[in-house]
Amino acid sequence: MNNDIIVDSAILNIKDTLENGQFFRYSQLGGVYTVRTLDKVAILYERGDKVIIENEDKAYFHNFFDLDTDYAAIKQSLYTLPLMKDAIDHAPALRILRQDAFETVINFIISANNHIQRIKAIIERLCAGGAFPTLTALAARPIEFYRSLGAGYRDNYLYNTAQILGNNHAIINSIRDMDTPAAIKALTALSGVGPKVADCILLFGYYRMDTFPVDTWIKKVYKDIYGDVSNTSVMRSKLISTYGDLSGYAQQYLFYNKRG
DNA sequence: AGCCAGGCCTCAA
DNA sequence: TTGAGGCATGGC
Repeated sequence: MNNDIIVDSAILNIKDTLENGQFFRYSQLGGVYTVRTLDKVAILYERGDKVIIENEDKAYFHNFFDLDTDYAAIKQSLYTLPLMKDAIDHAPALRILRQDAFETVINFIISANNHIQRIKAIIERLCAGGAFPTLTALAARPIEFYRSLGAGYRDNYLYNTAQILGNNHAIINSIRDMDTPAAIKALTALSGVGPKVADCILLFGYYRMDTFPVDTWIKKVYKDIYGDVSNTSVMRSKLISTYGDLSGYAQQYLFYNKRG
């Protein structure tokens, strides 16, 4: 008897779920993926038509990989909406991870105007090969620590946000009880968090599907639908009106399909 | 070599 | 409230 989680590979595709830009703390060697979040580790690989998730916290990773959500129903609802057929067919077993909110705040501050490979490297240095640092630990770090990560001008954002959250640990959880506009307002009060990063935090760190992060790739997608781009907040509103309460899922299918 | 990256901040008007 | 300009770093 062991602690493995075993799911059908038609339900969870490892590569499409981990390498779609929602998550950064993974490594891959010979098709075996190592996932790190908080102080936890999971090993994922395919065996036949199954995916094996070796782990030491079954309940945590069952939730992390969103295994109680019926993606067949979600995909069916989205399938006839603009651009969704190709995007869903490109990654039919992609799932949205239920990530830790604080870790997501830090990671997506780093993500702004950055490349995914470099984002991963910066986060790796932040974690120094071990657990994701706690809020208390980060709040105790001086600015020099953040400069040493090679995060560029984002070092000040990280330092300032660690100070803000360190002085009020309740902020992260209080956002769970807010409606989305209030949550965006609270998040953008943090340093280095603008509208797009706030949407990413809500989608990936709070599993809010009534959000639609608009980045450079989604702007290309928008152009495919409407023929032109416009003001970012206008595009966001139109996209959410198109995809409704499933916007978060739609956004991730579209992002991954466009970026490849 | 120059452009670009899951954009944000500051500062005008 | 909105829009331009600046911005560290590194992959391509």
